[in-house]
Amino acid sequence: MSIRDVAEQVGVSIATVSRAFNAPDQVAPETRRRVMQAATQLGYVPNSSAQTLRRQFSKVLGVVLPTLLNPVFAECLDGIAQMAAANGYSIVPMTTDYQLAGEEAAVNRLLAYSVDGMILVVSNPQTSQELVKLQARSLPYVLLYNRHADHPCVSVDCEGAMGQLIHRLAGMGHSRIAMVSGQLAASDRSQQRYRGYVTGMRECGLDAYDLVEVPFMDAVVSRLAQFLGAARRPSALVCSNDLLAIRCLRAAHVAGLEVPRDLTVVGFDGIELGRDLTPVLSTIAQPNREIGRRGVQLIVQALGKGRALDPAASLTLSHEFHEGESCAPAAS
Amino acid sequence: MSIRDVAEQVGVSIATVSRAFNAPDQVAPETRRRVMQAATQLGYVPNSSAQTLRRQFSKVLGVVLPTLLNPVFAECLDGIAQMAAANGYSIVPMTTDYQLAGEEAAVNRLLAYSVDGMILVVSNPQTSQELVKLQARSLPYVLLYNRHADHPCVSVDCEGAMGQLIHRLAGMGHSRIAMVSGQLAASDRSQQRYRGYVTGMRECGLDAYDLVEVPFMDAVVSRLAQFLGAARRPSALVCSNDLLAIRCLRAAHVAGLEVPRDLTVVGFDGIELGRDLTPVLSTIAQPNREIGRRGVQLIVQALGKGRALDPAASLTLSHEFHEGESCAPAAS
DNA sequence: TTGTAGGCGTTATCAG
DNA sequence: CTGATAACGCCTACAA
Repeated sequence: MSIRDVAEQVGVSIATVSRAFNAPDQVAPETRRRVMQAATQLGYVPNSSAQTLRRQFSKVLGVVLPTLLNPVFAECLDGIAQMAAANGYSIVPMTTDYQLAGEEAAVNRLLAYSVDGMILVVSNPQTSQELVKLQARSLPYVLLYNRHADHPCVSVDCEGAMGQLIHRLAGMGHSRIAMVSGQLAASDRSQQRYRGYVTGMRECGLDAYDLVEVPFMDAVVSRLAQFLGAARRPSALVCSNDLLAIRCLRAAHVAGLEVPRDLTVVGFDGIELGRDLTPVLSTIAQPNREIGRRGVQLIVQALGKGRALDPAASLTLSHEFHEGESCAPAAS
Repeated sequence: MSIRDVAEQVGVSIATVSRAFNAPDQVAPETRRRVMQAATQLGYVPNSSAQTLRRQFSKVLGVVLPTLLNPVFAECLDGIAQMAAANGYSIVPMTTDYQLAGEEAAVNRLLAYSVDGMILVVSNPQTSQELVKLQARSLPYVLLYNRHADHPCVSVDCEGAMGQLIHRLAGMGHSRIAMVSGQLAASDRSQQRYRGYVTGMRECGLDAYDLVEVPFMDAVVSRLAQFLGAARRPSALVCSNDLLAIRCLRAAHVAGLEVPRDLTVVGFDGIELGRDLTPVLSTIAQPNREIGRRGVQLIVQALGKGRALDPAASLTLSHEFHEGESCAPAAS
């Protein structure tokens, strides 16, 4: 079912068929009509491997994300898909499961696919070998959520945001504020948020708790419930992401605490689901779809001009504190 | 950065380079070593467009899903990804947003990519033009969640499951049981679940409510809260999916009802998040990852033998009622 | 307006 | 064990 079959069926050369698709105005209306008809009748679809080989671009953008099980990334991908479609690009999303090996596999596969550009969320921009690989080929790429001076990034100032949050909670009378995060090593975002926590606590003259690091999502509730049952438990929990915050809500319940009366819980990300929970999840909301859209925009724009993308093109989008219902002044 | 560059660098023919990758034992150990070294040094990655063109397969499976914003599909995709990787296949997921146009676009694009097989969740297998397109090419495909006698499917008997659920609720003393669903036309699953509801109600000698159809996720909570505030409100709500059920939980709260004391809510899907909510979401759980895995297995197996996939190969996996905490006997 | 032909990067066949 | 070469399906000068 190649261009040949169509050409034969219509009784024209393959060049004419090709033109009917790619330069319709260069072919006689009647011929074009017959070509298109034969094409639909035969179910002909131009083979994009052949196209990519011949043209030297694919109109495909690769997307590398940690996981789609976290709605943050699903929402972001939604934004990416929108903006990509609007610009005539397809996307090929790949998932790393927060593994370095996954990042390498994804990037390599995407390179093999001859994607025109790449949008990625990596675990550590600083040390990522994949990024140098992209640079070496001067393949346009942009990082999402990650923040690093040497790479083009679209992100939110999460360190600052977390600092502000601590100030806000302190202002509400909280002094025993603990932070919960996933595996710190797997995400520079978590690290930045943690830094913001530490800094914020210091600025407020409060003692920072040891970070509560919960590597595996499954054991997390019991682990947290135990923490909340201990003496000198915190009066507020800030979480490095919303999914974790939701688990904290559950853990509080398991530990016999009522949110927000006995415990304030604040997440980070602003996933849509959080707005429909009870209590409505308080969170530092990032514009996830917008992050995706702007990432695509940058790439498309770089593709339009020459090559590569300047780190100076990085964007810091603004976050927003969603008050929610899981947040209240400290009991006095 | 093609095979030529590597060949040149090493001083061998491109054939040898190709062999070093595809038939390592047909090339002298020393030569192979040099080739591989040059390859990594130059950052050479075999171009899969060229490979796909030359071989007549791509080792890629296309995946067509309604959305990734619903964790059901994200979890399923996770299973697909696992099993695909285990069998040496890549996947290219595409999203339709529950639109027919989206299904067509996705299928066409995947065909253009020369995927070896396709795994899809469509809105209506009965009338889908895309499926006949696949059949016409005898491209192996399998439907997930959909159920239809003429197509190979991996699914759960959701009509039966919903019927059982009604019986169970009736057994708990509920008689005013209403059903909530998204846009019915967009999903044969919802239709089947609704049929199960109607049948179940009839069997139990109960009056079925008019279906509460909430097309748009955003207005859903207020819409539902209003419904729950009306006279002769139901004592139990069964939902066509978990995401909706979560909104029902919220709506109940907004309407001043306490779950499960004043209202029982049961979802459908068994998304993982439901287990960490308060109240823990009662639901008819489907083995989402397993559905994905088995779908891939069927395709791979079909690919192994000749072609196509017999509808008789369809699998009905078993569901499981998760009791949760959002479910209680009717107040008497 | 249409046709011819070269080549995109690979693999596989056939010689050597 | 290695090399030369013909496709794979398509696009695009260049001719006609």
